[in-house]
Amino acid sequence: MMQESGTEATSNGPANQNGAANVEGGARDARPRSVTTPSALDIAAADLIHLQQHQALQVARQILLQQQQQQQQLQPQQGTGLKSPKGSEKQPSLQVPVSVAMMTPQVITPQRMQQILQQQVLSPQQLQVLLQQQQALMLQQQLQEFYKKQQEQLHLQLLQQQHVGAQSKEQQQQAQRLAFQQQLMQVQQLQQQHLLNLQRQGLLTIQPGQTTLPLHSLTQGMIPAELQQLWKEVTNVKEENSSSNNSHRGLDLSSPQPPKNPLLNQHASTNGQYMSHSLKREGSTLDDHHHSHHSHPLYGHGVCKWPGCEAVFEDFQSFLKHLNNEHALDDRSTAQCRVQMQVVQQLELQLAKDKERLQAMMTHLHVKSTEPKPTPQPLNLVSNVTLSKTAPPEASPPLSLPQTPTTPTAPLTPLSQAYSVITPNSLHHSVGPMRRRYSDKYNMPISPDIVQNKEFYMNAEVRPPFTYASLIRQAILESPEKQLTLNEIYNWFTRMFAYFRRNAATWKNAVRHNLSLHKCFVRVENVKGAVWTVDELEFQKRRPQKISGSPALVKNIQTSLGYGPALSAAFQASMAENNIPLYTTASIGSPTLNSLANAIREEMNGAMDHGNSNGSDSSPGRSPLPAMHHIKEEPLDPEDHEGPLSLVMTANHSPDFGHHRDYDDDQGHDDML
DNA sequence: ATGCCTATAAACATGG
DNA sequence: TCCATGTTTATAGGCA
Repeated sequence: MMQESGTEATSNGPANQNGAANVEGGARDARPRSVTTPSALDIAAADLIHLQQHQALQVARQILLQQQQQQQQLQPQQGTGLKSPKGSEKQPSLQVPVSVAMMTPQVITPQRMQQILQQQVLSPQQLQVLLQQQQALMLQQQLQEFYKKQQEQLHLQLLQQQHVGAQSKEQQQQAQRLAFQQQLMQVQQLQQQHLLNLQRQGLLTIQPGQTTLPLHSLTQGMIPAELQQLWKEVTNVKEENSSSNNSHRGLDLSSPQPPKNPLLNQHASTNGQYMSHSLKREGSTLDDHHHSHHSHPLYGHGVCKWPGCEAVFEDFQSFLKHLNNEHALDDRSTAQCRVQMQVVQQLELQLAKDKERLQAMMTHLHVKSTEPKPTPQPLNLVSNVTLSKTAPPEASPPLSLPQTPTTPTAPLTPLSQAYSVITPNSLHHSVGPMRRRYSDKYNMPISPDIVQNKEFYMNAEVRPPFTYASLIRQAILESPEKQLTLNEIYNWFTRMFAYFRRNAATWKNAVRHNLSLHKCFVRVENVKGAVWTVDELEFQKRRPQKISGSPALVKNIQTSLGYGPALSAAFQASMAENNIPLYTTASIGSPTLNSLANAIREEMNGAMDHGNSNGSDSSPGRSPLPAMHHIKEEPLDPEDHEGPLSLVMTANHSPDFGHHRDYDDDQGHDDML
């Protein structure tokens, strides 16, 4: 009976279990109190960062732990810097046998990653985790560093001006100053964005009433170009000498102008690279809340923050010693730096993407944010916030295919090796049945760039985050006549998703099963035979029933009413984007960004979950739809309901995946009301 | 603990 | 008989 049983050996196997699940479990950390204080941006950011780092690390740790052993057994490879030299002594407290594991991630260079990937020493999931971890760490560190540095620079400049009082240089310096200020702004923006992102993801709790966040003022949305600039600066740090450059080049990480300001030289002993840090802001206005005295970007909470290094130190001095000894300027450190840069870049790209999405969302919803507008690039964070509060319901992005992560076809950036390395293609090994839903929450939605997604799924053997039912419906709805024969449906699957070019027997069986099982799919006898159509009512009905009955529904509703939905939607969207890329790449269940997402999610806890998870329905699996539902359901604004929905659907070519919201709506209303 | 949902697998039916 | 198409049953895992 199995027609094609032979054709495709289901090699998938349970291998691709959701690493996510596991990860999640471990990834819980202390959750920082909600940062609502506007003024304490820095602190909040720092805390968040911390949290994030920890979570990411933990997650990675768990995974790595398991596989490390394997890895070692299979291939005791020590790349350039797979293992950090020190090793044992450190981490009195963090004693996880993971020393190697932990380090590995950080130390891995892009090349290394590739190697590993190819050798499959590490599972895609692991790699992703690593990547993610790195990203988180990097971003944070970078941001902080930049921030501080810039501040320092600014300060220095000012001091110079005052002390030197060189008339001849006045102009130049002023120009410099301006440049610095600009940079500072940029950094601040970046930071804020990051913050917002976190917020949006639920890490930070946004108080319903508190619509205005301090961030707003600053956040203007960074432009990729700006980011790149920043980036460049960072990268060039060493080569550049602040003194020489005028405007842009204010950041000189390597050797700032220690000489200029004697006061700042306290930590001269530290690695040259970070001297500036040590200098830090003397009179800086901002941050500095944490690391009170020995504030060093690489030293926090008594732990060495160097990627992959969690050495614990009693005092700052020993830390400095460690820093100079273990993290001196060598190949390894350099490689690590490089990786981090890449990671940061990736994050920046993601950020840009998110902004774009936000903009699109806002535009779509006609939300007049405080912001500028429509240009894709400059989205505003502010708008985010506002959105969450003001337009919670519609926040949901237009439905379309899930975001494309790193679209295989569209390389994010030249540097993004990490990404490229972890391309879907390289990971598909574990492609198997869709079974595991990593949490529906993760999968979500849909972003405007359907095309990209399409391409992504068309080329990457990544399991699409949608249920069979959703896909079938999509296929049918996409057809001109809204009806397809079984075979046509099959063809759609194979055409649209590389993933379905394998294991035909399995998924075809699933398709048939779904067609028969769900009432929403109606078989119509046709001249040519039989075709399948979609009964939207039924489709929509499905949800309601479930939901209505369950208490969860109530919860959902409640949350949805509040800002919850918006938040969740946004969160989901963002997650989707972030995750998906990685996630997708990593064979279906990999926790790349997911790990982060998980962590965040955990942090967020109920709020998000309730809101988003539409419980049973949408979640079916991985469908992104859920988010939409809630959004729609929300009674907040009439407009929201319909506007977003209709628009969404129609707007995108592939509203398909978005369809869910449709039924959601109905359901929600019916049941709920 | 329970119920619902989805994914899978597979048996079975039917018609060409 | 083979195959495509459908239907149905069973099982398992996730989730609320």
